[in-house]
Amino acid sequence: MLKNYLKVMKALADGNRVKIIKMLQVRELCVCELRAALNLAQPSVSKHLRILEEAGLVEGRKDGPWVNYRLPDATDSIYAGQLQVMVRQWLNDDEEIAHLMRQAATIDRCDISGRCP
Amino acid sequence: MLKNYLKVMKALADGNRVKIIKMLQVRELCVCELRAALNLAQPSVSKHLRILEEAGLVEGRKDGPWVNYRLPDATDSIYAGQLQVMVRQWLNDDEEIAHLMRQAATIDRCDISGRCP
DNA sequence: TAACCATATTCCTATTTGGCTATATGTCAA
DNA sequence: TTGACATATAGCCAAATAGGAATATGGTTA
Repeated sequence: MLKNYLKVMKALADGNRVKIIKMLQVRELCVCELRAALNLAQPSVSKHLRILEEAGLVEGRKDGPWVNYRLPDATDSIYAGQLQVMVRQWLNDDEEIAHLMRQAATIDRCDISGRCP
Repeated sequence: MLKNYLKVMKALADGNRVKIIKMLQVRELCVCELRAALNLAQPSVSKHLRILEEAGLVEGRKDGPWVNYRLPDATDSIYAGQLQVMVRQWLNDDEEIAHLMRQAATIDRCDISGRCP
């Protein structure tokens, strides 16, 4: 109850983690694509994704060597569910967020590294 | 934009601060009443209130020796405004929160200290 | 199978944050 | 006006947290 509320709120109370959510609103992305867009070290992105996943805000599916993260259709946390709806309409006018969302639309894992699907 | 979002989210991502919000949903309270209910040192409560106030989530009015805090009617932050609506329906079933809200209804600054209105 | 890439985990560091004590300021009543 | 109380601020400490380097694991391809 309060514990789950805090887990979800803390997960969303970080700049890089909302950025991840906003990018995933555009489309499913792998860790390496998020890493490139956010300009963070790979373990940092992994850690953020873990926190978001444990809050029920993202989910990861293995796809060959990659793990694709996306926003879940449903979650058992009302906080996660209702906040997803709110966050979808929030921050779209923020310049940096808008840029990241545009990047999310066009970024290609093939351009980032030496491996292609 | 993102900055204001983070200020509001961080303000709400703390157990004692949501508890304050939930108590203020019942009625206006002074610092000493919050302090007594939350069982915190007075400066700790003051600091929490400052954080909430700077996020636009509470507002304080001087009333003689007391400062009464309440939820503002309106705020210029859409995050604060929309989250207030959400938080109002959240956590009501949490046992500890429910207890604090009941306390908020009946607590009297007169019982707490040697000074009465 | 060997080299390479994607991801997760571990461990360390710097920063932030929540809590308290001590103290300053302001209000009220005797 | 002095003493008691309400609140805010400053300063300090311990715990939590974000970040990165090093490393482990597993999949892919040459």
